[in-house]
Order: sequence, then structure tokens, then C-alpha cells
Amino acid sequence: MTSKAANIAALHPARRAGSDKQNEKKRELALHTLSALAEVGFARINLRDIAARSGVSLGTIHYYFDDKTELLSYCVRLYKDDFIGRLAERIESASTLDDLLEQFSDALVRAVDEDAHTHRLWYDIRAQALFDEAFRPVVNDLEEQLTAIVGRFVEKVEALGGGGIFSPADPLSVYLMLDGWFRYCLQQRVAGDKRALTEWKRRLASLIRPH
Amino acid sequence: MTSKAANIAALHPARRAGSDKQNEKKRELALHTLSALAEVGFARINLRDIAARSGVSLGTIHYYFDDKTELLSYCVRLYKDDFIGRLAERIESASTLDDLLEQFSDALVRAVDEDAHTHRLWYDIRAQALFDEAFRPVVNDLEEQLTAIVGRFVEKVEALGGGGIFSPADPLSVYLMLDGWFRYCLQQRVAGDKRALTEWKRRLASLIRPH
Amino acid sequence: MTSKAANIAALHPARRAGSDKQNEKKRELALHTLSALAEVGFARINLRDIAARSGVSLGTIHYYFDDKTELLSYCVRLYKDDFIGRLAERIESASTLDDLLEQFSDALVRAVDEDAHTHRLWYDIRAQALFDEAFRPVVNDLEEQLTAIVGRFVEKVEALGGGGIFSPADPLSVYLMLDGWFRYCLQQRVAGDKRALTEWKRRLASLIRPH
Amino acid sequence: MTSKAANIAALHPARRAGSDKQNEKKRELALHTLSALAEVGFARINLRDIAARSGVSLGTIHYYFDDKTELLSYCVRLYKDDFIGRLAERIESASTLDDLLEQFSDALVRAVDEDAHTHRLWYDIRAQALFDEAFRPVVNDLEEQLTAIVGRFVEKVEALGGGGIFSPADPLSVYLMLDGWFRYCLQQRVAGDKRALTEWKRRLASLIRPH
DNA sequence: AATGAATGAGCCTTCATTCAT
DNA sequence: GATGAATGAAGGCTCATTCAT
Repeated sequence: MTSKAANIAALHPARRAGSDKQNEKKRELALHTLSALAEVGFARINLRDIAARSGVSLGTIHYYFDDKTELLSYCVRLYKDDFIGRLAERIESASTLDDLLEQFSDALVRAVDEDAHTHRLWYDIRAQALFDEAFRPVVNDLEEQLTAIVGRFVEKVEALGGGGIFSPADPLSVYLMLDGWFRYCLQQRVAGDKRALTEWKRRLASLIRPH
Repeated sequence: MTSKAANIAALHPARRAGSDKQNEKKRELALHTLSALAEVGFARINLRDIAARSGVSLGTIHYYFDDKTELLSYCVRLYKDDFIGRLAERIESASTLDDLLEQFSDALVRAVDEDAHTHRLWYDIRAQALFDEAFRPVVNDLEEQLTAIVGRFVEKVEALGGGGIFSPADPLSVYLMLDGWFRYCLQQRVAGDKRALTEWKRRLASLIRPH
Repeated sequence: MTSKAANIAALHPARRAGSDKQNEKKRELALHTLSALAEVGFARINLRDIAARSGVSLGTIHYYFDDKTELLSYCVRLYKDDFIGRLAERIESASTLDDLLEQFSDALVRAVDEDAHTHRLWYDIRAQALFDEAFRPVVNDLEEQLTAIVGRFVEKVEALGGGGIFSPADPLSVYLMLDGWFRYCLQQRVAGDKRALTEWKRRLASLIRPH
Repeated sequence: MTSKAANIAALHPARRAGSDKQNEKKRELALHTLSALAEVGFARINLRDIAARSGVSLGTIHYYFDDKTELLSYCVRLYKDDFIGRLAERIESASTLDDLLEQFSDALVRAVDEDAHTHRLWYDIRAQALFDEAFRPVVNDLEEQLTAIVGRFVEKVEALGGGGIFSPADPLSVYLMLDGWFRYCLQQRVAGDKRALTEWKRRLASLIRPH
């Protein structure tokens, strides 16, 4: 951290990482933002709506977040962290191959089915990152975490005697494939078609445990 | 067609499907738009810039396209059609397994390497379609075509005695996997990192022709 | 007519008053314009729509009319002349007081009831004339004609032995009163309420023939 | 009211009915708008000019008024309310027939003579209302008020022993007649001709106090 | 810590008009 | 006589951001 940055942080308490109260407020604002975001997407979100939903004034948003990009990145990290965290829990808690498979598969399918609107954000911000550098750190970071968690899953599958086409040596490919299906099912789901989702669920089983 | 109806159509030529001259102009405008789009993406494109780049006035854009969405959809279809067309040619022209593999793989890798900026659009519009219905038809249509062309590739691989993990019975999975890698490499490429691309090229070979 | 104006007229045949073919075309265009106008009003009319409805190109409109104002004034004159003409016919053809009253009253009431949309134009252009000089000649001219026709009606009422509160010596007041009611009924009619119209019809009778 | 709802209202103060400061500002903006409107009329007014005249930015206009229509309706109501209010005062304050007549007549004549430009708005918006629903509530409301005030005048005339052709039982007809003359005089006045106005003044007297 | 007020650049879209053919 | 193409000024509206309090 440069000395200038340090000074700015010192002057502007909301910037200080350690203040729990500020962070709590940031979290709260971000949660309201996520609910707005899930409805209209990045392209149409505006700070005034967010402020109204959060029950604060427009100025307050800028008091806690430097600009729109910072708020948005914060939001995506928040929800994706949460998603990854819950995925990890499920994986670790499973003790049989069947259970592991069920937990993992169920988590993905339910995410598409029930939280489709929120998960759209991931694909939205990932597309933005192709154009806007500011979004790249979040995307790269989260994508690494996703690859890691998928890797952990494949490892455990093998450890529990499972197999299939997934190679523990190549978690990236596994992640990319899963993410591809996830997004495809999401797309169909948003348009009102659940068949792809059903099909994917079937395949998830057969891929891991080829008959 | 009554003479009145004919005149109405004539009044706004962009609406008439058959006129070569107008279509030529639409194409030309779309090509300029694509170049702008490749630089800044959907989120930041604006019609004034497009008009300036195309060397026409703002009004002219609206003379040929009803609104921004229509122009943008037209553009994506144009470039993706072109990409698919060239991919199809390469696949059909190959007569040996090695050649087929080389052609296909080369087309994908070069697209990422050389036309990264343009190909970002595909992921951008696909994300938009998750929020905006207007973009869904184009996305669904193109995605079907992409799945079909991938299916054709896999078929031909098998016909020429190849194999690997790709199943001709499931072109969708193959497409999703390829698209996943494509996007991932694109992302790294745009950020200045070509390693993922090199790695993918290696894998493309080994996946089709397992050691 | 100045010599310059004469020359312009000579050079531009559509300007020549005597050309029947041109006038026929102007009339035709104006009739289409009136139908468009009746639907959307002056404030929202645009030449492209008019051209489309008329089955001609945009350029053609400007070939026959110098600018939008000229076209619009021409239209109002056309339809109001027609209205006044038919009113005059009815008045002249009546031979008894009852008939005269019935004819006159019926003409007004039906105009409001059946041609409300077209008659709105009159009040629209009259309001415009308060701001835009270009419209004043048409409005003044038509208003004089309307006063005259109303005067003729009142005269004939008296000649046939009628009376009431209307004084033949003051056609302007009579016209203003009738026009006031006409407009008021039109307003209610357009909003879907016919009660004012019914009431007016009743009063028209009683005013002329007080019990 | 929950604190959230309170905050939403607070966010956009223009929406809150009770805030004096905001209402003061709205009034101020509306007054500037009226002066612009009086010059050019509805058809040619634009928000940028209004902002410039008001000495505020374009954004500020939209901060206080949702859209152009809301601003315009607000303006018409403001000025017409004012006109009606002053008319009512004059009527109520008069204690003799002569005074009543003088007050009323003078108010109308001076309005035409001195505030012609502003009063044009009434006829303009009334014409707009024939085409655009959004303006109907204001127009109907004001017209009811005008009829009521005219009714009050006629009542008082009778109470003070006056008479003439005006019937207290039919305030609508009286209003329509007065409004008809008002508009006619306005029209002539705007075109530079005051004769109609003089004539009207003369008649106002004789109508109420027939020779 | 929070907010209300104000900003102004920027965007999409409309439309009368011009002109070469 | 008629048209298709192109224009460009103008307009309404949105929105992130700033700042005094």
C-alpha cells in the first residue's frame, strides 16, 4: 500500500478494512443491490433504485462505495463466495460416493432451478470482464476458486472409489464443462424451459458413475 | 401485393427483405458496428460513434435499422454466421483425420488468438439474453447452429476412424465443453495471457486422438 | 403577384393554381392526411406516416406541398369547407321552421357524435394559430364563414317565424355560443361521455323555440 | 409508515406532497416555465429552454418533475388556479350590482388585454386534451371550477337585483358563452386587433343590464 | 454518518427537409 | 413527376457523481 493510499484510508473510515460496523453496512447495501441486480441485470441497474430498495439515500451509496463498479464487484464476490462456501460444505460433509454425488449434483441443479436470476450475474460480470479490466480480478479470483472446488470434488470422487470420465489431473476441464452446462441450463430455465436441466441432472449421474 | 402495400414497403427499404442495395448498405453499417463493438462491447457502444466510424450521419443508422437492438442483433448474427460458415467449410474440405483435426483446431485457436476482440461479443450478447428477451432468438438460433456444426465435426471424426472421449451421440456436451474452453482462453488472451490457449491446442489434439 | 412569384409558379407547375391534375393529387394527399390527423392530432402527426398511408414516398409530399404547415392548413380548410358546405345545403333546403331546426341541430350533433376525431382538428389548429401566425389566415377565414353560416341560419329562423334568444343582429355571439357547446360536447364525447351531447340537443330546440 | 417507505419518499422529494421547500422550488420552476410557455406555446416548448430560463440544469427539471407532461399540467393548473382565485375574490368583494359587474368584466377584459400570451395556454392545453388523455384531468377539473365561479357570479347578479339573459340555472351555458368570447377576443388581440375586446366589454354590460 | 439537491454529459430516437437521379 | 437516400438538428430522458450541510 502506498503512503498516499494509506492516508486516504485513514481519512475515510469506510475504507478501513477493520471497521466492523462499516463492513456490516456495506454487506447490507450489497444484499439489497443483489436483489435488485437479480431482477434487472447489470445493464439496467441504477444506483437510485438500489438506494430506494436499501432504504437509504443516493449519497449514502457513494459514502460506502467509491463508484458503481466497486459496488457491483463487491456484490458478485459476496454471492459467489456464498455459493462456493455452501458447495464446499456439502462436498466435505459427504461420506459415501452416492451421497457426494447427490449433494454436489443437487446443489448445482437447485442453484439453476431456484436462484437462476441471481446466478445470471455471474455470466453477466464475466462478459463485462472481457471488456472492462476493473472486473477481471473478481472474475479470475472466483474462477480459480470454482476450479479448486471442482478439483476437490473430483479428488473425493476418486478417493471414494468413483471414476468416470473426469480426471482429477484436469480440474479446469471439468470446471469448464460443468460451467458450460450450468450456463446452458440457466439460459433455458430463464426462458421457461426446464428440460435441459432435467437432462443435465441425469447426465451428472451417468458421467460420474458410468454404468 | 397491392400497389399501396408495395409503396409502403418501398418507403422504408430496410424493411424489404429482397433489395440487394439496401442489404449491402446494412451489411456495411453492420461491419463498421462490429469493429466498434469489438473494441468497447455492448455496454459501452453508442450509435453516435458507430455513425462516425461508418462515415454516415446518426439519422442514417436509424434509416436502416429500427433501433439499437435491431442493429446489434443483426451484427452478432452476421459475424457468427460468418464464423460458422468458415468452420463448416474447413470441416467439409478435410479428407483425412489429421487434416480434419488440424483444420478444426486451427480455426478455433486462431479465432481466439486473432479475433479475440470480436468474439467477445458472443459472450456479451449471450449474457444480455439472460436478462433481455429481445436477444434470445439470436442466441438460441446461433447456439443451435454451433451445436450442429460441432455434431458434424464429431461425426466426421468417427467416420474417419478417430474417437476419443467425444461422443457423436451427444453434440451438445461437446459444444458446451469446446465453448467453455474457447471462452476461457479468450478471457486469458484478452488479459494478455496466451498460456491457456497453448494448453487448449495441445488438449484438442489429445482429446481426439488419445495417445 | 410579383414577377418573381410568377416565375416561380411558372417553373414549378405544382404551384400553378390552374392545373387540375396537380390539384387532384393535392386533394388526394390531403384526404389521406386528414385520416391520419384525425387519429393522432397535429402534435403527433409526421410526414412519414402520411406518406405511407397515402401510398407515396416521402419526397412526393414535399413535391406537392412546400412544407408541413402548408399541408396542414390545406387539410383543415378542406374538411371545414366541406363541413360548412353541407351545413349550408341543409339550411337552404329546409322550408319549415321545424325542418330547419331539425336539419341544423342534426348536422351539429352528428358531427360531434360521428366525426369527433376529425373535428378535433379545428380546435387544435385554432390553438396553434394563437402562437403561430402561419395558421391565422385559415382560422380567421373559416371563422368568418362559420359566423356567416350561423347568421344565415338565424335569419332564416326569423323569416320562418321562429325566435328565441338568438338575435339575427349578432351572429358572432350565436356562433361563439354554438361553437362553445360544440367543443364542450366534443371533449366529453372523446372521453366517452355522451351526456353533454344529449343535453345540448335538448337545449338547441328549446333555445330556438322557447316553450 | 415503515422507515423504509419513509426513506423511499425522502429519496425523491418531489414525490412527497408535504415538503414546503420542494413545493416552493416546483412553483418557481413552474413560473419560469409559464413565462416560456406564454411565448412559444406547448407545441414549441422544450425542456432545455425552460432549464436555461430557470437558471438550473436540465437534470434539475427532471429532479422535480417526472416528465414533460407532469410539468406542463402543473403549470396550467398553477396559472389557472391563480386566475380563478383572483376572479373569486373580486366577485366576493363586490357589494353592489355595478361594482360586481365592473369587477368581473374588468377582470376578464384585462386578462385578455394584458395577459393574452399566458392565457393562450388554456386553449392550447384544452386542444391537446382532445388527443392526449394525460391532459384531460387538469382540463376537466379547471373547467368545472370555471363553471362554478361563473355560476357564483350569476347567482350574485340575481341576488343583487340584476338579470339579463343569463340564467342562474344554467351556469354551463354562461361559462361556454363567456369562454367563447374570451377566446375570440384573445385571438384578435394576439393578432393585434383590439376591436373585438372593446365590443365584448360593451356587451358584457348590456347583457347583464339590458337597457 | 448521512443526505438532499443539483448537475451535465451522454444516449436514443424522431422528423422535416434536401437533393441527385 | 416521383422517389430513395441521407441528413443533422433537436428533443426527452437517464444516471453516476459531486458537494454543502
